[in-house]
Amino acid sequence: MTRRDEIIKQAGLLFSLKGYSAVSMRDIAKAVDIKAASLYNHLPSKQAILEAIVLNLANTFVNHIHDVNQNPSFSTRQKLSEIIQQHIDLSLQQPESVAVLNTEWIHLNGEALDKFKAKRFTYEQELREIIKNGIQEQSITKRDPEVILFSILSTLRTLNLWVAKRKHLTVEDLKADLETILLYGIIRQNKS
Amino acid sequence: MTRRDEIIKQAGLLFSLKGYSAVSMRDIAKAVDIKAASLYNHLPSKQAILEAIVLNLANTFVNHIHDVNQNPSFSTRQKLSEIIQQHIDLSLQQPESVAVLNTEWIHLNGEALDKFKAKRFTYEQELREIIKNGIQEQSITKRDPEVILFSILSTLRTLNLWVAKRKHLTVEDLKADLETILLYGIIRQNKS
DNA sequence: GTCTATACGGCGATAGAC
DNA sequence: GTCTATCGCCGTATAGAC
Repeated sequence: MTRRDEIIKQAGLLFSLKGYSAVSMRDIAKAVDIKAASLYNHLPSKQAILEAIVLNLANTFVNHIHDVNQNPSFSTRQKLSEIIQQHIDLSLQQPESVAVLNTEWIHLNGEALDKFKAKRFTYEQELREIIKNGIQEQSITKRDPEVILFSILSTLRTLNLWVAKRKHLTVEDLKADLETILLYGIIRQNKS
Repeated sequence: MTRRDEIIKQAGLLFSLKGYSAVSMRDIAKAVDIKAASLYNHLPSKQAILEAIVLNLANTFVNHIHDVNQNPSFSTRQKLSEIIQQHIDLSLQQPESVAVLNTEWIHLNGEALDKFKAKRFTYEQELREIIKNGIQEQSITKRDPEVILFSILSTLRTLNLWVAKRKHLTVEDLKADLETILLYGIIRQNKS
């Protein structure tokens, strides 16, 4: 891990804990045990740190959903399963980056902000397409696609806030339960 | 609406757009068309504004779920329905306050932070109880209660980010679709 | 590549005139 | 109740020695 990577990692942790604006370059410097001025030998600005974190992870998400959606051997059901798995994995492996992606992107400016918004839109488009296809082929219930899209996405995007606490469950059990809940709901049908 | 209320309202809007730390007292003053120093005739500090927004709305949520949970004429299913309705209503009526409650509470300090955390815990406890009762009486599927709790809560808590865009749906249709999706899932069962 | 020193502006908050 | 003026501090970032 290069010095630059170390700085970005520590900054991400601080951003996720206190928010971008509340973290100073002096805070970040202290976390990697150098002086604030020295940070500028590795990065041009505080903004650049945020951009690296947000755009990097946004790319990971977009690339993955694109691959999943393009794979002709996956059913709608399998595509959704893959997407859920990806969110769980990343929320467990890099919860700080996920937190920053979710809530600190507002502090991006100019070109980086545009890039982020484009990525986010692309991601939502891919998932929207999967859902609409599912409705058409009657594997998904005929409800408003936007409500389905954001209902699921809301849960997946905020996994980072609580999955770490799930100590009593294995990752496999967590995945199984979450998938069941998201796809089949929570009400136990007692049809005769 | 008193001057104090006006200040809090405008501050809430700014906090929801840029985040607490990125909004200055000068920004808030400009929004209500006075000078920053004049704000202190109505409020003791910037912190106090955040406290007013967060604790007020947290109380609204907690009081409501407590009433719902205590009402003996409600089934588990009806309780969940009431809670979903409450989240939709508040997300539509005061989306800025909901946004601040969701994401800016980290910037509370001392006693106010403790109060908020206690309220949030109480809210989650009430919902947890409803879910556990539902599982026991077999109206809710036997899955991990924590996964059910946070899966639903994640969607409800982030309604404010997208419900305003749902121009093509009436509130009633939105509620019906969201309830179906959360409670019965999205997969269309084709049992024979 | 890290340091010290520093520039320059904005921050929350207060004092006191009107 | 709003204003002007101001305090002391901290923000990002740069210059230049080592």
